[in-house]
Formats: sequence, structure tokens, C-alpha cells
Amino acid sequence: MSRASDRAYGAIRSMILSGELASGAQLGEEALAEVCGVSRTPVREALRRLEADMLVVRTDTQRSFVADWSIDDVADAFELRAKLEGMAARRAAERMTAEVLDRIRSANRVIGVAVRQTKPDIAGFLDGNREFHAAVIDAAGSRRLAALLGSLVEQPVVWRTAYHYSREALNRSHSEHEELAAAFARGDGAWAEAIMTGHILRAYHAYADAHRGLAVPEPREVAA
Amino acid sequence: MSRASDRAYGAIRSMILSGELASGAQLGEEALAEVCGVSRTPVREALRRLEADMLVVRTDTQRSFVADWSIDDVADAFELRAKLEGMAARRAAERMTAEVLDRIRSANRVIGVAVRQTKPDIAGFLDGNREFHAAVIDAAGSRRLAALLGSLVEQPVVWRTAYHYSREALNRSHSEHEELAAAFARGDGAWAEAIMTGHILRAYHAYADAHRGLAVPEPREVAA
DNA sequence: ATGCAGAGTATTGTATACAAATATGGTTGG
DNA sequence: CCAACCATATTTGTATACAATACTCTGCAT
Repeated sequence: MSRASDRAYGAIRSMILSGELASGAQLGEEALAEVCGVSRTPVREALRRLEADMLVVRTDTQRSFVADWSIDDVADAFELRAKLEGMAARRAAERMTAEVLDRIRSANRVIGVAVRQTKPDIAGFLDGNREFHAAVIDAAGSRRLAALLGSLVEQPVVWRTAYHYSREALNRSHSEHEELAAAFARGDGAWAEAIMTGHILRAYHAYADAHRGLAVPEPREVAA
Repeated sequence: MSRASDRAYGAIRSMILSGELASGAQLGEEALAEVCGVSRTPVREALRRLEADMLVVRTDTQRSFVADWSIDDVADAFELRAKLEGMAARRAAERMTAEVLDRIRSANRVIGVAVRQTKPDIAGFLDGNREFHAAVIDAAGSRRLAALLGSLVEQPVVWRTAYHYSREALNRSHSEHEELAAAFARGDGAWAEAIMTGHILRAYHAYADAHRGLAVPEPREVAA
């Protein structure tokens, strides 16, 4: 069984990503320890990890809060992710193997099935998408690049917003994945990088479009 | 006064960067607590932070060791840094202010003085260099980008190797800084990005050249 | 009303004790 | 001689107690 600090980390993290713990909510160590059924020690460790993930911020007086992702923060994260995952795609293409290509194509099939439903299967789409991008990052073969991207892929609000994506956005995303797979098959690093970078930036715009259409509370300010 | 965990973090970090704690050395919590004059609790926190910085690795059985930076790891880190700091330079150029430009130019003067000594003042060069790059990263105005770059700029071995840089490498580095300042003054983001990316990659080659000339022990293997 | 001072409350930081897990070294059986 | 195994020593994980720090709310003075 996993360690208490891992369980606390996972529990708090998923509460943040799901929105159960809202932006700006204070994260008291005692209260979280209660919820997770452990002592403060593993909770403290979990909070520090989440802080490194930028899902949690601390004030200058050491109080922890759920990080507040303004629309600018999200744009910033996507811009960085576009650049870094572009690099990952190029490297992956340069060292592509049959096994990895299979993994990528099988992820694409999942996405294709999800997108073609009469009512698109968003959960399936997200699963396939996650697997596709994980495969690319693994194939890039850089622990460091993988670590940097780790803090950029999971963002609160963003995945939940996928449930409001337009069918056009979903179809375009799927065809871009196909195009990427083709570039990988040819070992065309420059092309893979260009497609991937554009793909992430378009994913951001799909998010921003869906986001604008929703009644989103203004992000409240949180101490630096 | 700073907190015990901060002192432990700084102490262990500088021991790693200076080489006092060599690659592959085991980092026992008890022993470090003794050295730092604190209990294990803050030491544990420091080790987790250093792990996030990738200066420390942990085995699958939770033992901590000083990370082993092979020449490939260093190349990888520089490649990422070149890309990200290129982004930072572009953003900085786009939002340049008179104050920031002053800060950058004053850092350049420090570099210029250090480089022009009959026997180059490497410590001064490194100080000016650090300040220059810190100013650019600050001016980019992205907390997230700054956080990602944080784990890439300080590398064990690398700075120590600067003491073996050739005069040509130092002069070229200085003139590149001047060229960057000029791009910033013009607000020329694309140019600043191009120069900065090349600048970092050349810094890597200066490192690799100096490194090859030294008697460097083969990196010993360390458990994953 | 507004701002400041102080006591009292709540929260975080550190040390320590003990439990759980892992490494080590020697012994035995093959 | 080697490998598997057990007892022991070492190391890490967690809980808890207490200290230090930060917050809050009241009352008072302006």
C-alpha cells in the first residue's frame, strides 16, 4: 500500500483539480489531516509538493491556499506547454520506435471512437488524449523535460471545461492527432514540432472559447 | 531570521553545487541534521525541495543521493534552458522599461570589467552574468516561466568549470550580452529570442570544451 | 468613525519518540 | 563457492507535543 503522504497528495490534488477545493480556499494543515485521516506530517509534505506543482500558493506568512488560475495564468501555462511539448514531439519523432508508434495509434483510436459518438464521449476523449500526450513525452526520453511538463498539463478548470467543447474543436483535435502520428511514422521531427505546437495553442483557444461561454466567477485575489 | 528548513536547504544545496557533496553521495537524514544543526524534520523538507530541483534523486526504496549529472544531462538542461530563456528574452523585450534596461546595462558593465582584467575575474563574471539573466527572467513577467527556469540555471560542476573558460569564450559572451541589451533597447522580441537562444547554446559549448579538457571522473551509476 | 494596542485564538515550525521499512552481515544448506 | 535466509542494525515514515509565529477581535484613544 502507498504511503500516507502519497495518499494525502493524491487526495488533495484531486480535490483541487475537480474543483471541490475552490480557487483561493485556505488549506489548513490540521483540517486536511482530518479529512485525509493522517497526521499533519504527511499533509505538510503533500502541500509542499502541490506548491511545486503550482496548484497551491503560500503567503509570505506561510499560509497555504488553492492557487488562483486567472485566464492569463492559463494562457501562460499553455504557451509554455506548447513550446515544451513541441520540443518533446520533435525528439519523439527523431527516436520513434514501432512500439511507441503502436501506443500512439492506439490512443488515437480511442480518441476517434469517442469523437464519433452521436453525443461525443468527453471522458473517453480526455483519456485518449492523456495517453497520447503521455506517450509522446515518454518517447522524448528526457526526464527533465517530462518533469517540467508535469506541472503544466494538469490544470484546474481546464479539463472540466472540455465538456463544453464544440464538435468542430473535437474533430479538429482528432485530425491533428492523426497528422502527428503521420509525422512520427515518417520520423519528421520538424513537422511534428510544428504540428504539436499549433495543436496545443488551438487547444488553448478551444478552452478559452468554451470558458467565455460559461458563467465563470471572476477569480478572487489571493495574497502573493 | 530564516527558518531552519530554509537554512538546511541552502546549506545542502550549496554543498552539492560546490562539489563538497559529490555525485552519488548518499544523503542520510540523520547525518545532514547533525551537520546543519537541526532536527530531521527540516532536513526532510529540504531534501524534497532539492529533489524537485533535480539536484537530489531518490531510489525506489526512499534513499536520497546527490544527483548524477552526466554530460548528456547537462546538454539536456542547456537545451531546455536555451528554449525557455529565449522565450523569456522575447517577452522581456516586448515589455521592456527604462528601469529594467538600466539593471541589465549595469550587469553588463560588471561583466565587461571582469572580462577585461589581464587575468579575467571569473567570480565577477559569474556575478554579472547571474544578475543579467535574473533581470531578463524577472522582466519576462511570468511566474511560471521563472519557476521552470529555476531548476535549470544552477547546475553542479557547470559553474566551477567556468574557471577554465578561454578568454575568447568570455569575450564572446560579453559581446552577446551587449547585443541582447541592444535588442531589448529596441524592443525587438524576435531578435532578442534568437540571440539569447544562441547565447545559451554557446555557453553550453564553452562548458563542454572546458570540461573535455579537464580530468573528469566518469559519472558513477546511481540507482533509479 | 478610524486607527492602534494588546490579549487571546488559531496556525505553522521544529524536535522527538516510536513504528515500519530497508540494508547488512553472517550462517547454513546446496 | 554460491545462494538463500534470518537476525540485527540502519534508515525512513508518521504521530504527537510543544514552541514560535501570525491572525482576530475587543476596547480605547483620537
